[in-house]
Amino acid sequence: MDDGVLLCCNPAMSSAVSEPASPAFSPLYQQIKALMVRELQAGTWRPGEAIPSETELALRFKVSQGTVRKAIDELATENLLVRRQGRGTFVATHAEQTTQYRFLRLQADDGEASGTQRQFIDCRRLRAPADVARALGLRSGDAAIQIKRVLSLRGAPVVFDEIWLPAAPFKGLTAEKLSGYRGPMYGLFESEFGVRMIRAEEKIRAVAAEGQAAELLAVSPGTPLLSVERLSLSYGDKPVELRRGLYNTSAHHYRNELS
Amino acid sequence: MDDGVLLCCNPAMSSAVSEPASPAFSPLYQQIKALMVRELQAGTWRPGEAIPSETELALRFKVSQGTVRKAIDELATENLLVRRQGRGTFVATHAEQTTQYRFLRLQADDGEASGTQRQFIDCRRLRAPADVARALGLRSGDAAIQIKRVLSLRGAPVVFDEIWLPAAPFKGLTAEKLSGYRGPMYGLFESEFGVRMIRAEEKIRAVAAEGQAAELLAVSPGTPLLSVERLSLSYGDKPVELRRGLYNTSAHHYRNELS
DNA sequence: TAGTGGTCTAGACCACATC
DNA sequence: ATGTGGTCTAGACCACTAA
Repeated sequence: MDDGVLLCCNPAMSSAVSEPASPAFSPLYQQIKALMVRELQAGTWRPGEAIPSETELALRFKVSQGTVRKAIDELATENLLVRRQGRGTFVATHAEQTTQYRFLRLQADDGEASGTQRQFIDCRRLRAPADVARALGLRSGDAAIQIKRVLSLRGAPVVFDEIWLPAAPFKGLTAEKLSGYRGPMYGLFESEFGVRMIRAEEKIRAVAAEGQAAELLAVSPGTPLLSVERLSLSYGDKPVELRRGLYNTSAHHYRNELS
Repeated sequence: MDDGVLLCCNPAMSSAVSEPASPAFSPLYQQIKALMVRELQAGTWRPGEAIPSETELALRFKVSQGTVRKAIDELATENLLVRRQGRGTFVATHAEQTTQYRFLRLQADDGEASGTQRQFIDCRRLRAPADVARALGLRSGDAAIQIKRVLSLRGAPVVFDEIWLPAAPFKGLTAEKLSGYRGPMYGLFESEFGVRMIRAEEKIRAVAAEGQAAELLAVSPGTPLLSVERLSLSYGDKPVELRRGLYNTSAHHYRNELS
């Protein structure tokens, strides 16, 4: 694994202070952070595994432990890393019980936990429609994978998702793999394709149920549904998934915290 | 203003380490943080004003500057304080241009900024219904203020809000004060009543337009609307506002970031 | 017992805003 | 020139986990 040499190529001094008067000054810990993101992005540090200890990283990068610490602090608040006192610092993963369904904000009105069941309706390779291509940063006409599925809570269908993925990084994804995998879909993407969702932006609307969605959610056409359009991003804010969800909110709600 | 004496009453040592083996151990910076929240809550430090410098606080609390710094860091990420390099640290406020509409997540689909207009429909003092009383932590039958208003963006009505406030802390709130005030409503609450919204929880649903809401938003009954139920909290997670908003999302959407 | 992250200190220097 | 927050260091000790 490469070490401090990289840092010397950066606009930081060998061991102490940063340069005096520079345009685009960047603190040391930000540079360390960027180096660490590279390790994550390259897959040198894999999801669920521990990264080197703070003291070892300090030695490797030739900075003090406090500086490494500040870099890790930020990566932890961005949910790229997880600190565990006494054990070490780990690469965040979607494949854990504790982090399961990190992105699904739906909650039962009565607060009860609910067993989730998935049913895959469809999984096919298509040419990306113009709007999907634009969102995913593809050229129009590029291949994409379309997945349709239903989530049921306590046996009743509540969520209908239409998911679009760029075909290239997800080569080999099939309906069988999807239904065979235990755990959240993002866990599969992570372990099978090395694609890691780290952030997402959602646009939420109220729409009227119609067509296939009304059928699958077992509601009359015209019933108000929550429309959740999610763009999932990987490292460097690279878009890797467009998901259009329709939620039946008659007994559930989307929960959000403002601060 | 009281000083370090308070700290000595806490389970922290006079100047250095914390106690060796204690149940419910709390780091020094957390204790400092709690003391600072008290100053905010008591109104000693007022919205928009600067708090004492890090070095002065370190002297007052008899801890190192780094410890004060960590306490301020957390209060800043919780949006209670705002740091401004070279100027000082300030108490967060809703009455600023930069922070205006901090809690309104609605955005035009085309991304254009939109002039917002308010129209107050109603403002009356009532007995709180059971559900409102429960949410606000009142006894059922306690007095509450009900406000109804419409927000228009580019001249078209988009949001219908029904707002419930506990009557006691908002004694003297009238429709005239509401319509006379420039700037966000939370700014008025802050300056006029000393009530500061610092956090909120929202439950979002899709519902069908009906009655007064349909009229005021100029849509046919049955049109899907976004229902946003917001519980606003003050210091110590004390609930101080229940707001039920109906959003017409035909040309706007609710924007959310997941991470 | 050893190793990890978590806290705390003291001091140096830098970047930024204001006067 | 002064004062503020921002960065960086070096070292001490504490709390937690696992072997």
